[in-house]
Amino acid sequence: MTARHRTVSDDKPLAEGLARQLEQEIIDGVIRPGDELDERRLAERFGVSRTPIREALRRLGVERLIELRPRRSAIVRSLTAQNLAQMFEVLSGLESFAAECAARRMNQQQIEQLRSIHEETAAIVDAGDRDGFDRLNFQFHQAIYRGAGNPYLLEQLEGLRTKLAPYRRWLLRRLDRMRQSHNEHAVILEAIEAGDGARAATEMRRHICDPDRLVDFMMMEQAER
Amino acid sequence: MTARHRTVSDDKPLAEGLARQLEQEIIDGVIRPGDELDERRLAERFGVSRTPIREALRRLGVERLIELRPRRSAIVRSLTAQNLAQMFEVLSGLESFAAECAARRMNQQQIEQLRSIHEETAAIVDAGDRDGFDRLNFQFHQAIYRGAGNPYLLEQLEGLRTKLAPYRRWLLRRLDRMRQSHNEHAVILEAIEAGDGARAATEMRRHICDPDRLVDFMMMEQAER
DNA sequence: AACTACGTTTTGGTATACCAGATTTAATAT
DNA sequence: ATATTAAATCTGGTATACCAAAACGTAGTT
Repeated sequence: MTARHRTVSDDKPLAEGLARQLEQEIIDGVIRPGDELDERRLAERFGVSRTPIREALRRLGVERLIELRPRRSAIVRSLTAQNLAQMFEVLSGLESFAAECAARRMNQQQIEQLRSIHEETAAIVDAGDRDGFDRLNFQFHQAIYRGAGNPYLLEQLEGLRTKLAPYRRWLLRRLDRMRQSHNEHAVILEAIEAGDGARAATEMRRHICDPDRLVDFMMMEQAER
Repeated sequence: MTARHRTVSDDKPLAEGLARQLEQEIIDGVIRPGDELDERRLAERFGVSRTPIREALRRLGVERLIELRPRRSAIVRSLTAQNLAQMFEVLSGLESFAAECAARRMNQQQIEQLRSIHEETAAIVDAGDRDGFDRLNFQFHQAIYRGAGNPYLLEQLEGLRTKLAPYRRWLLRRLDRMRQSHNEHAVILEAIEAGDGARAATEMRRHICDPDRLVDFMMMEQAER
């Protein structure tokens, strides 16, 4: 085939889009754990050359979705319930640490903003607006990240959270945790307002996940299939 | 020049070596924050083509050492004392979390191994063997990572620790903290043996860094120049 | 003299070609 | 029949070439 060069009128790197698409397919199970990702095959399939495919694979490698082996095809990592639970556990560790820092460092204005997000959420919960809740929920957590006053921590958290976002939404829906989540937010907010770092950390960890229960839940899901 | 193709008889990707070399130059200050990293120039300088240079730059981008801008040269990020302190703070958060998990999850055999590493270190400290201390110090922490029973956490920690290793060694030498560090290890070990997660976490955080004092120290260093 | 418009240069994004390590397969010897 | 090895092939690593988007510089206009 005379494979015309793809005119790049987009302002975004091609590789980024490819990475996202592959990511989605991995998450959706179209590409399954253990499957080999052949660069040439993928290039042909997407109608691009190997170069952007390679970049996309590197990104997925960094995100731990695939495993890059020297001189071997990359393979999709097995994303078992256990793996997911482990990632959530790390997230809980970082989030609770952020909450602890935030409790010590947030100024009055930041606290007020956090409270206003929290109070705005109440109406959303009553209305049962799931998308709205997702949005405000994210804002609540992000306000705490920023309040921790550590840009590197913020980066790490946003990265991990983005990676886990699809699973998180799925879990939240299945567990229908909106109301409980909102109540837990209230406790965390209280600890931050009191400047009680230790308690903020503890409550945040409990809020993000009870890893054991999470694993139990996901195991059940797996058994259902 | 007729730039002969580099015969790749190494078993390691070229890009990895390039990344490490550039990393070292950035850390050493040969390449300074704000400097532009032109792919062609670097390729010519190292006598390789642009492709491995690109990969190396991506890696450095992931490591947050440089900033990749679309359609612009990558530039070296400013790595201020504050930045470093922030990374160490995140490290302390993850390490203390690992210590907490380890205290709850390590089995008797793992604890014994940890203790044996600790006791082996005592002689090294007395001998003033800095390299030996670095090695055993790493083993001590790694034993805790593994003891946390969360492979993802282990990955994150090893990655972050590797990234910070050059600075850590520098700091340890300047502060001559060997003996104090060893004593702190003793307290952490004790907490783990007692299964006291909270205390293990607290002591570990204190051990990794007192961020404020760390910043103070690095600010002084900067002022010296 | 200052500002705009256009052309040149620089530089990253992508495509294609080639090389070498790794795997597989087949042939040969025991 | 099995084991060992050598050839074929598959696949990632690297080199080179081309394109388009910025950045830069210059000329022309007001």
